[in-house]
Amino acid sequence: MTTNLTQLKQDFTEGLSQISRFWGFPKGMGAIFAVLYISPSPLSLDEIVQQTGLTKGAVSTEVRALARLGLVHRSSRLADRKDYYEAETDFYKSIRAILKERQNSEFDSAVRSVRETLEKLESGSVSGEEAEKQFILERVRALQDFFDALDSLTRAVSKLDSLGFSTVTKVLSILK
Amino acid sequence: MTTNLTQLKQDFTEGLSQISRFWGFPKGMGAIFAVLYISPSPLSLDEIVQQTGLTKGAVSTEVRALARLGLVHRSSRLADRKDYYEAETDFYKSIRAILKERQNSEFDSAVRSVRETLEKLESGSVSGEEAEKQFILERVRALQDFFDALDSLTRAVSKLDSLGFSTVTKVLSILK
DNA sequence: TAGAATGTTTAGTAACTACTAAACGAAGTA
DNA sequence: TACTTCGTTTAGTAGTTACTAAACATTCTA
Repeated sequence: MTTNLTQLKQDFTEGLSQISRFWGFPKGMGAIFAVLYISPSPLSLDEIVQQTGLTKGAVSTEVRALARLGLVHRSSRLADRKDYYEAETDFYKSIRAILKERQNSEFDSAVRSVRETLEKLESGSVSGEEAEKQFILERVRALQDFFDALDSLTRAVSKLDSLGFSTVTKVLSILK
Repeated sequence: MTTNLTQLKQDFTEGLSQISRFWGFPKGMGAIFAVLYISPSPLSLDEIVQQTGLTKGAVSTEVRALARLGLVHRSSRLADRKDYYEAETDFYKSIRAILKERQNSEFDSAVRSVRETLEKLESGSVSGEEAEKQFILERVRALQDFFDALDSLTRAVSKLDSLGFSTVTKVLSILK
C-alpha cells in the first residue's frame, strides 16, 4: 500500500497543528511552521497561503509571531519585492528564544509576587497571629524552592545545544 | 510598614491564580489551590467558596480536576457529611501525575502521527519524487529526534523526587 | 415524611481567541 | 500618473472557555 506524497505532507501538517495547539499556540502557527519545515526552499507569503488554506492576513500576523520566537526566518531576495520565509531547524536555539521571551512576561511578575510574599513574611513586617504566620512562611518557602528548582532546570536546559541536550537526557534516563 | 495577614493571603492567591492561567489552567484552579495550600487545616467546600469568592458549582468541578492531577486530596471525617480538601505539598509527585495524565491525551496521538509519517517515509511506501522524499525524510527524522529527547527528559524528571531533582538542577547549572 | 445540609449537574453568559474578509498602505512598474 | 503587486491592519465572527445562577440529587435529621 503506497501513500501519496501530497497526502503525507498534509498529515504531517495536521499533526504539527495539533501539537501547536496543545502547547498553547494557534494551530495555524503549527501548520505554517510545518509547510515551511518540509519545504526544500523558502516560501513566499502567498505560497504559504496556498499551502495552508489560511488567509493572507492570518499568515501575515502569525508568521511574524513565529519569527519573534525564532522558529522561522524572514529573508528577501534582490530585485524581488516578496518576502521569503524558512523554518529554523535548530530547535534548541528556538527553545532558548521562547524561554527568553517568556521571562519578560506576566508569568515572571506573578512568580515575583510570590517571592515578595515570602520576603514580607521573612522580614517580620506582617501583622497577625504568630503560629499561622509561621505555618504560611514554611509553605510559601517550599513553593519558592520548587519554583527556583524549575527555573534553574529550564535555564540549564536552554543553555544546552543539540549535542549537550541529548547527552544529558541519556544520562538522566540511565538514572532510571 | 507592616502588612495585614489577610492582605498577604490575598496577594498570594492572586499570584498563584496568574501562574495557573499561564500554565493553561483556569485561574480559579490556582486560587483554590492557593487557599488550600496556606491553610493549616483541610477546608470544606463552603469554606473554599467563601475564601475564593467563586460559586459552589465552580469549586465543585475544579476541585475535582485538582484532585485528578493529584494537587489536592479529598478526605472526609467520621460523622461529618462534609468533604474536606487539602493541598498536596510534594510538587514532584504532582508533576508525575500531570505528565502521566498528558500521556493519554491527544497530544501523544499527534506526536504519534509524526512518527507514522516518518515510518512511512522510511519503509519506502510513499510515491513521489525521490529527492524531495529524501529531503523531507531527513527533516522529519530530526524533528522526531527532538521529540524523543524532550520525551526522555520529561520522563527522567518525572521519576525524580525532591532530593534528586534539586541535585540534577545543581549539576546542570554547573554545566554552565 | 418533611426539611435541611451538602455536593453535582446543567443552562446560560461574558470574555477571549483564532480566524476571515476586506479595506488600506506602500512601493514598484507601465 | 494610474495600475499592479505585495504586505499589514481592521472590523467582524464563529467557536471556545471559565465562570454564575439555579435546578437537582443525595443523605442525614427532626
